[in-house]
Amino acid sequence: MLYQFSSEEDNFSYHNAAELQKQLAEKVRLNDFYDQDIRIIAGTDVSYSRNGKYSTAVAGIIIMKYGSWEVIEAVYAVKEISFPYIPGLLSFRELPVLLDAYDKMKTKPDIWLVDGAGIAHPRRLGLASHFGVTIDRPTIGVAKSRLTGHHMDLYLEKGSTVPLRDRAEVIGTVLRSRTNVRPLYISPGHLVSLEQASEIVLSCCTRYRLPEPIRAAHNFVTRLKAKILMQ
DNA sequence: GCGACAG
DNA sequence: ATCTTGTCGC
Repeated sequence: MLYQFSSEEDNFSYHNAAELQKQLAEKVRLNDFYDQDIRIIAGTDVSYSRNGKYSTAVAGIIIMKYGSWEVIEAVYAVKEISFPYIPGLLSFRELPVLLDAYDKMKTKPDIWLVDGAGIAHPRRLGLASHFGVTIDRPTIGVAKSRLTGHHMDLYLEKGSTVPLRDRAEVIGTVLRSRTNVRPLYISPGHLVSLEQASEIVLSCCTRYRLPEPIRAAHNFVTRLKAKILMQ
C-alpha cells in the first residue's frame, strides 16, 4: 500500500481512500440548510514544519463571536504525520490533527469555516465536508485556490461572485472577498446550502482577503508553530 | 499520453 | 503548505 494513516494498522491505497470518500460524500447534506442566527463561529487552519519523511502538523481552531470577532476560545493540537499531500486526499493528511484539536474544545460553535474545499472536490468530499460529516455540524469550505471545477471571470469589486461548475453541476462559488485580490473558492461542507455558504463567508470578510475566523486561525497556528519550534 | 492539482 | 528578497501597487 502506498499511503497510510499515522496509525500503523490501516493501510490506505489511493483507490481505497477515494472509495471511502465516495461513501462519505453520500452523507453530505446541503438541503437541510442552516437556518438559525449565527452567534458563534469557528475557523480552522493547519501549518507544517518538515522533519525528513515526516511532518509536524499544528492544527488550530479559533472560536469567535460572530460579528464582533471577539475570540471566545482557541485550541490546538500537534501531531507527526506521514500521509503525503495528494490533491484530492488532503483530509487524510489534515483531519487527524484537526480532530485532536476539536476534542479539546469547550464551546460549541453554530457553524465552521474550514481552510480547504467542501464539495468542490473530485468526489465531493473535500476537507470541510469530511470534517463536517465526521462531527455532524454545519461547515463551509474556504479554499484560497481552485481544486476542481471551472468558472468565468468575475468583477474586481468586493462581493462579486461567479458560480464554480463541474460540467453542468454547480459545486461552489468563486468569491471576491476584497477588491482587487485573488478570489476565494467557497463551497458548502455540510448542513449548509450553496447560496448560504458564500453569503456567510462574505459576511465574515472585513478589510482582508480571508474571512476573520480563518484569518485568526492562520495567525494562531503560525505563531504557535514558531513558539513550538523554539523549545 | 498530457495537463491539472485544496494544503 | 514551505522555501525565499526585493519590489510593485493600493
